[in-house]
Amino acid sequence: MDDILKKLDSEKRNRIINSAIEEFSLYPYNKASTNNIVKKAGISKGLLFHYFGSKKELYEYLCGFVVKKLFNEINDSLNWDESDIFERIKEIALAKLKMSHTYPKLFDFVISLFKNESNSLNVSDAISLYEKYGINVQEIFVKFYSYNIDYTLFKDQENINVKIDIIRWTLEKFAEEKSFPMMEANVKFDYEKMLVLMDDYLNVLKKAFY
Amino acid sequence: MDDILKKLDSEKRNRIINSAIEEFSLYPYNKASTNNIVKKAGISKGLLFHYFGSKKELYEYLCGFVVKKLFNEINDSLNWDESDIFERIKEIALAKLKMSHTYPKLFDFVISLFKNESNSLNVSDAISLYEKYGINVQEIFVKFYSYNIDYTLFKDQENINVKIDIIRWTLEKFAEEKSFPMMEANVKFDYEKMLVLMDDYLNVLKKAFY
DNA sequence: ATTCTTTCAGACCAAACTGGTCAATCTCAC
DNA sequence: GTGAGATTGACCAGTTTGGTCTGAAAGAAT
Repeated sequence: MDDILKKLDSEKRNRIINSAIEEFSLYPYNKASTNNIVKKAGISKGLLFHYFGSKKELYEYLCGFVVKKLFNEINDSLNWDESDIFERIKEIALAKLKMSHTYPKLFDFVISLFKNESNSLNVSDAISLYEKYGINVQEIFVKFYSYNIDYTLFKDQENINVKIDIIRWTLEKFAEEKSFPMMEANVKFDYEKMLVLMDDYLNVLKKAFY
Repeated sequence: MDDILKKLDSEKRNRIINSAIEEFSLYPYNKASTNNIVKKAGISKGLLFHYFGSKKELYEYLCGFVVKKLFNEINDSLNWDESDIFERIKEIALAKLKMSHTYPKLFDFVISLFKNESNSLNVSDAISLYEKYGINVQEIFVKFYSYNIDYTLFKDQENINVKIDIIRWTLEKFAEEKSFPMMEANVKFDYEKMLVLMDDYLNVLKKAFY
């Protein structure tokens, strides 16, 4: 299927992908509508099925695309020499933000993949799909958050995992509550302002833990 | 409509309500199916429409019920003499947990009300609905998190709001990531164990901020 | 035992929507 | 113009939708 997809104009392909990602992140597999997808993408019904064959194939293509994109993007944009966990987590948060600028709903979709065990294709299908693409999610997450990190920077070695959870959660909730509203308002969105706001939170935690 | 609802056997009414809450928290208004609701509740189609008239009326009843229930429950279970923000936030988290034991999906539903602007009934409808029930969400939240709270307990008065966000977010993420899995596993779920785990996080933050 | 009333079931309905097809167009290099 | 590939959208049969309605069941009262 990939070969025939190559021929598709890339701008149009991205339109379809984004539309499909949005639909599938909004609704579980069997409630997601191919009619909505083509409508949102501004293409005809026939075109979608010409390139993707069936709803299921589209969904599976999307899973692969999305997971590869997410992990590669983060993986490439991280500075692996950085040993400060605060900087690492900040870089991860920024990479997510940057990506959600070109693929707005990509992250929502990935999250929905891990949540809706019941309504997406069944779990074992999903997992073997990740295996098919050679991606071990668990392992990659551990790498993101711990590779080359210097834990001796913490002033107190007790409960390190608790502290890391707190830092990670703070950044995640910050992204949810504070930055998403900003992103919807204006298309070109203000990284600088975002960073300043984010640093308020990081500095408080740094002062507390380092 | 309330008068006719009174006549309905309360056990059966709760079955219907829980079933409807689950369906509406799983899917936005127009994808939620009354067929699923009656199936899950183990009643006939006719009964649902006999008591609730239409899908829309059911949905609106549910909104009122859920919001009232949520805020009243938290409101009543809080110790308003408590001036320690950590204790306050902990009490709120516990009240939520306790409630989701009798109305498992109630909280999910409330959250979906605030998220899915696009697909539930439109926002202004929803807001006027809260106004209809005499509930100002914003105001109540402020009260929950700040009434009678003693901010001088913080060792450093700077960035207090940032710190409160961090405490609140930590408890919320804790509930998402750590306690929901526990609750699904066994019906009777272990408050004691939950508290001990939760205290790990609270103590780290307390040591940092107080 | 009979009648009356209320509670409930589920077959039924038209309308909308589903994933998918396909003959007909449209586009564009030659 | 001609041929080939890209694209359309009316169309299909099947399912699902919110909602209705007839009448069975269950009491209650006589």
